[in-house]
Amino acid sequence: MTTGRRAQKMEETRAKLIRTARAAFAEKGYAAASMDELTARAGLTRGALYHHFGDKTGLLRAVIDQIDAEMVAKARAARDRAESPWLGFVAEGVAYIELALEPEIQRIVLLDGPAVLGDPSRWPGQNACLRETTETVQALIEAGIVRPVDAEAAARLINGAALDAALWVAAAAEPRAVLAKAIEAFRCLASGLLAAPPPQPPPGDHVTAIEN
Amino acid sequence: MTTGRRAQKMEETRAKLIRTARAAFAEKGYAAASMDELTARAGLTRGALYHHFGDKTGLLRAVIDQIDAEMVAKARAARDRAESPWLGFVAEGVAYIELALEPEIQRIVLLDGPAVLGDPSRWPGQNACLRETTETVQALIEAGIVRPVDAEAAARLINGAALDAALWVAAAAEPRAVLAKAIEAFRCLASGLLAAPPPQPPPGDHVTAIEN
DNA sequence: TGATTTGACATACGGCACGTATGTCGCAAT
DNA sequence: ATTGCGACATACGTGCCGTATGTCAAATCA
Repeated sequence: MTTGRRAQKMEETRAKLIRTARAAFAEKGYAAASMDELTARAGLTRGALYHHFGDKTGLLRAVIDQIDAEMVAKARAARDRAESPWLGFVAEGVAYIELALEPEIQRIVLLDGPAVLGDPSRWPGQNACLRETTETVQALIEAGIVRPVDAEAAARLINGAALDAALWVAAAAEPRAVLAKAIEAFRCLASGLLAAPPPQPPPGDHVTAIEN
Repeated sequence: MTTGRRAQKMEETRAKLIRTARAAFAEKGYAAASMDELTARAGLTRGALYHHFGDKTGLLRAVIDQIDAEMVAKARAARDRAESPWLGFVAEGVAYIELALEPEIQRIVLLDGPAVLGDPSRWPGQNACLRETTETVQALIEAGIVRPVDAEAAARLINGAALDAALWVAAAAEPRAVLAKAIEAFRCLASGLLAAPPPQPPPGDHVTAIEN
């Protein structure tokens, strides 16, 4: 079963459209991205677009699905590299902050996505990032590491804080320095979820682990 | 100096446009709101609009400024009603969550605003909500109540978490129940900023203070 | 193998909405 | 009283989205 020459070429044009849309949405923004120009740049016409994705929002959905999957993979990798479940959770949050520094993710997933498609937790099939964090939190609660709050609520808050922080960092004049501040503040906030509070470092003892 | 009949009528049309836009943006969304229909509903034409606000985004800016001011006033009132500086800070955050339940604020300030105008911290003259929170955090740090993190970073994270939580609550099937979970999780997170951790309630001891 | 059908994609069309350029009318200052 | 300015209306061009229709190659089948 060789997938058929027909279906293969079709997948190719789908991928080409998504790839082109990803670039166009990222640099122009969703609203300002023209479907005529977008499809022409992909060597196609609007006919192909409406055939495969229904309308403009369908294409945005497809693009976001793809990016979302990539984000989950990277965040999970960061979590699994950590030395304890709790540090893995924190690393996951920090990974989201750093991921959201990419203009592509900022513009498409954080700004235009919610505005066009509505609340991310309602995106059908996806919002994989949120589910990933929710499961992590749930496991930490069951292990007695995190206080018994609602896992989904904690995940939403953590994700919201991380992504909003990234928005702030990216718009800052000195992204590197601001990123360090954001990560430090994020660690503080996250520690509020711990069942047994960590030892408090004395004032002025700044955390300097910025690199991955 | 009686402000002149001229200027008075002009202020009146400005206000009428902003009021109508606020309603239209809230129910249709920014992109789907037609300026023709919007101005007609206000008893005017697009000429008035472009004379006063330059373009469509200018009108959005004016609307957001107005809402932002109202939000700050309410959050500050909630803070000042509290019995201690720390509880005031928490009350401010909870107030943001509850404020963001209004569809008007959701749609205009949280969804369309960032998508059209970019990062809120760059909105000229405003983002009064963020500044308010930043100053509150700074005062708490100087009083030794909050750990010495970057005040602006903490404010961004707290605000992002609160507003994102509200987005989640509003989209939920059971807003009342979900709101309680969100507020409880928010209190946990916020406690991570404390210099001296609060006493940990035993598991199952749920906070029930939902009403203002 | 040749006819037929299916479906991926292109082309053509209508309509809406934004921004600008131009016109008009009333208030205010001299 | 005249003149100038500013608030707002009207008219126009342009771009873009969604749909309806057409076309041609590939898969199916007799």
